[in-house]
Amino acid sequence: MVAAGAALADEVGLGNLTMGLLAERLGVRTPSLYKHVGGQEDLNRRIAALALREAADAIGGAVQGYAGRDALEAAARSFRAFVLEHPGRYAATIGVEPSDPDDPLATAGQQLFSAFMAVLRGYEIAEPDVDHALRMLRSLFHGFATLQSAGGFQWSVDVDESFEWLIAFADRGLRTL
Amino acid sequence: MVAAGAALADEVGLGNLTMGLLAERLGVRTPSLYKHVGGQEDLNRRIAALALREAADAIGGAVQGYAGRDALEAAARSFRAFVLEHPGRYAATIGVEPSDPDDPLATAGQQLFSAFMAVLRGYEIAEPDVDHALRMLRSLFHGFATLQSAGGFQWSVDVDESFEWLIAFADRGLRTL
DNA sequence: TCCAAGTGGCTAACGTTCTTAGCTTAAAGC
DNA sequence: GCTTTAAGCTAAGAACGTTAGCCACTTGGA
Repeated sequence: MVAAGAALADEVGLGNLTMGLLAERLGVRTPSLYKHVGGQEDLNRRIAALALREAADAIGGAVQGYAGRDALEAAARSFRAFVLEHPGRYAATIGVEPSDPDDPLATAGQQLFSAFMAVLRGYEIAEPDVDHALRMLRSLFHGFATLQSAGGFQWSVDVDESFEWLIAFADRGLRTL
Repeated sequence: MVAAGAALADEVGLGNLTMGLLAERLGVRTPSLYKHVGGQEDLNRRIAALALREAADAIGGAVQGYAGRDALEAAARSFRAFVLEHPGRYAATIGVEPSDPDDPLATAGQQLFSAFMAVLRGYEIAEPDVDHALRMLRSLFHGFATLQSAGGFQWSVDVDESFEWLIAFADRGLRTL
């Protein structure tokens, strides 16, 4: 049922994902949903956890066997592909914070964290720079993917080309720390 | 009245900005708002346009008289300061698209565009790279600011330090194209 | 085999929020 | 001085989230 919610969010946009719509999709009356989730906020959290797990799997898988620039490319491309294919799911992850450290959300976030950390291991980065580099990569890819997904790149230059340029830029920067 | 809405959004968060709350703040009954605004979506668009204009002014002003790395630093810091001081306003800008080219939203976006473009002129960037570099800066700063504003940077490393690191990273990259 | 508990559905109902319709009053313009 | 417009109001309705309370079906143990 969380999966159905996530799929629906991808189709209609997270903002248009309503309890009634999800119930209809499942062939059920709205109040029945409350037997499975605590409410809209809970549903959002579960979708976010699912999305983070899926993203971590996708990126972790894509990176397997690569290092350095190849790993960075694989991670970046699979991340962007995930966000563009699953804009609703991904939107659900923005702004949610795990409550407990046992929260599935925290675990999933940690997985994604590790996937990007693995990419950084392919570069020779001094210990104090690692955290900053991680935040840089996250900001860069998150920013690009969400801006594109929101239609934020207006003018004509090819967006795919910009993304490849971006990867090259990050790679060069990371190699010359 | 749009200003009041923007201020309220900054206080309570864009998601909690309700027509009733805004009316109360203005000492007026809810339906009266519809004499000034087309509805919630229209209000959101106007807040977004205001925010873009303000951000462009702030960044444009901060950059005045600087070039190269100094300009980049000034732009980056004032951009982030704006987002952190006005999280509600800024959130309103995400995902809105101008309808007409005459849309105030388009004009304001163009202003912000120009402010960042001015920063890039301080670097010697080959013509075909300029657009990509602009998108890179936008992704980087937008990503960082929104992630921080959403509480997305969990662990302990100092966020301000990361941001300065980020600026240095971008500067180095732009100087060695 | 029977029955007790749990699971998952339902209808009814309420509160909040956005929005529209239609009325009224006060200022501004001819 | 009359008329138009701007800006407020009440009343009302639709959509959505949510809770309460009821019922049927499965399932696991006595």
